[in-house]
Amino acid sequence: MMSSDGAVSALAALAQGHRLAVYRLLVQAGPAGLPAGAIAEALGLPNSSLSFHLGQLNQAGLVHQERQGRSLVYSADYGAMNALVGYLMENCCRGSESCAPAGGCASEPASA
Amino acid sequence: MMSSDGAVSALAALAQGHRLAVYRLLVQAGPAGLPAGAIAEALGLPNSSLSFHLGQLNQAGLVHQERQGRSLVYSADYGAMNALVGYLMENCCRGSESCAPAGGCASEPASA
DNA sequence: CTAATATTTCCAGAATCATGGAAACGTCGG
DNA sequence: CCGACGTTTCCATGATTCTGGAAATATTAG
Repeated sequence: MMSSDGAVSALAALAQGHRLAVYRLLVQAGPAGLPAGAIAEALGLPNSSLSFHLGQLNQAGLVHQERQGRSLVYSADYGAMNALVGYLMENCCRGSESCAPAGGCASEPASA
Repeated sequence: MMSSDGAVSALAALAQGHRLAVYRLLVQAGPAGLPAGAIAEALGLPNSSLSFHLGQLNQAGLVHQERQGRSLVYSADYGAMNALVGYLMENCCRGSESCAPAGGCASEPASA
């Protein structure tokens, strides 16, 4: 269940050019995700800047963080996006025809 | 076709508590929309503040503005939301199974 | 034309956010 | 233990955003 504050956090996290690029990159990378270094190189961002933005996305619940050896691997949380869109479109048009809840990607391919 | 800047504008427009509330109200109001005054009353916002936020939503293309007599009636643009979600999920998981483009609400009930 | 209604624009102060270099932190190999 | 690697935290500066009262701008009625 998405709260207003949660939705604002998620939207604010995406409402920034670099973070939007990071998120889209992770969406396209799929469940395996990408290590921070690969993201920094792909987007040409300084490490400190990227770390700040990844932190924002993580705190908003849009991405997950997992350590693999020396690397921190980030991956998109598709379920969070689906919840966000569901919140935005909640009770769309007071439930009239041609208003269906949006479904994006499978929430979690293998785990939980 | 949604650009990165357009997506950032739309997300930034929604990434604010009052504006998110306004937008959801308009989504639920349906294509008929609501006059600014009704929105101000429903959300308890000062006129100048609401006008500022409506301007942001309008400039981001998320809502339409139409004069009806003395009132300015605002309505949600469902097509813009669909385009935004499409942009966010573009090429999701590199096109593997269980990744479908999200469809939200009908774009435009009667006009254009 | 004047008054009343509906909404926007103007403005300045307060609060929040983004940036990137340098230093600190966890992790691995020898 | 030590050096190298990958990433985060710290910090100050500059830029952007939000707020709401008062004045200005449309629109309609008499």
